Amino acid sequence: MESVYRTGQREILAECFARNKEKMLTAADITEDLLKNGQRISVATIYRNLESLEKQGIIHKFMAEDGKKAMWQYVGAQSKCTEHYHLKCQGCGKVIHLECRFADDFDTHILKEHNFTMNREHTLLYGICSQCSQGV
Amino acid sequence: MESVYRTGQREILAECFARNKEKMLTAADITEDLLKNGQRISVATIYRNLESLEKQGIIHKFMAEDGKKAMWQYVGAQSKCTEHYHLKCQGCGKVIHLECRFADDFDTHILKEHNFTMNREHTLLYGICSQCSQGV
DNA sequence: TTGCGTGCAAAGGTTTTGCATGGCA
DNA sequence: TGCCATGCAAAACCTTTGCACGCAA
Repeated sequence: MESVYRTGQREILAECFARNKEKMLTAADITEDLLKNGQRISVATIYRNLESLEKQGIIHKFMAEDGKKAMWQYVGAQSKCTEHYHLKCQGCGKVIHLECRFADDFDTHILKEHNFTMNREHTLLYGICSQCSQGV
Repeated sequence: MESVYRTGQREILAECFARNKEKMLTAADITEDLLKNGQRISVATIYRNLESLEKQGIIHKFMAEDGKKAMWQYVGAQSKCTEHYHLKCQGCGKVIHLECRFADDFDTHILKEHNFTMNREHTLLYGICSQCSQGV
């Protein structure tokens, strides 16, 4: 028919995350970002490739609140994303990969004193980054 | 018609949370729990009352992963639920209201050293409780 | 009668899936 | 030719909304 079939959509997606290194992106964010770059990938392909990129450790996935909604959100992975905590700014959406000794101590304390083994991979810490708190 | 109209569904809902003090409940969980008790509330009413109960501080709401899905989940509130962290066991769904000095120190550290102001109200810490980790 | 909580059903929004097709090897 | 990624469209799923009705005051 009239469909324009293209390969390499996965690479286009990876480039999108490279452009938005620090941000958490929803599927809608990605669509929008691609449009700005004159690119278009069908929603189905976006979700399928997100899953694939996640399995390869290229991106990291969270269920995240975004205003009053909640959606899957994705962020370009750094090394050891399954091992450190992530902070998400509720103001600008920026993600901080938290490399922090204090977090280790915190987890240890929670384990010893509260009998709970933390799972950093799935945990997303919400708050406000310095830029956004100054902006107010 | 044949519809059986009942008032006080909000109280039935509150009782449901009282029965499941420690657990995070999805709308589906609530429906199921009510059925076990021979009660039935329409989905619309459940959601509307959940919103109302949340505004009154009777329950506390999180967007939470549940297996591969992500859904709004609710837990009976304790005092100061907006002020402490919550731990959710990924094994049994139990929620721990974390009253912990170490958490205060952690937040302080994150603020001073990483310029990030934590938001405990929206943050949900995932992990495994002691019972579930022994069970494995 | 009035106001409000409720049920039903439809709508909304996000994510997933089925299917046919295009591109690449 | 054969395999796999992709687009389209429909389905699936959770949540919200519109509307009419029943109950209480």
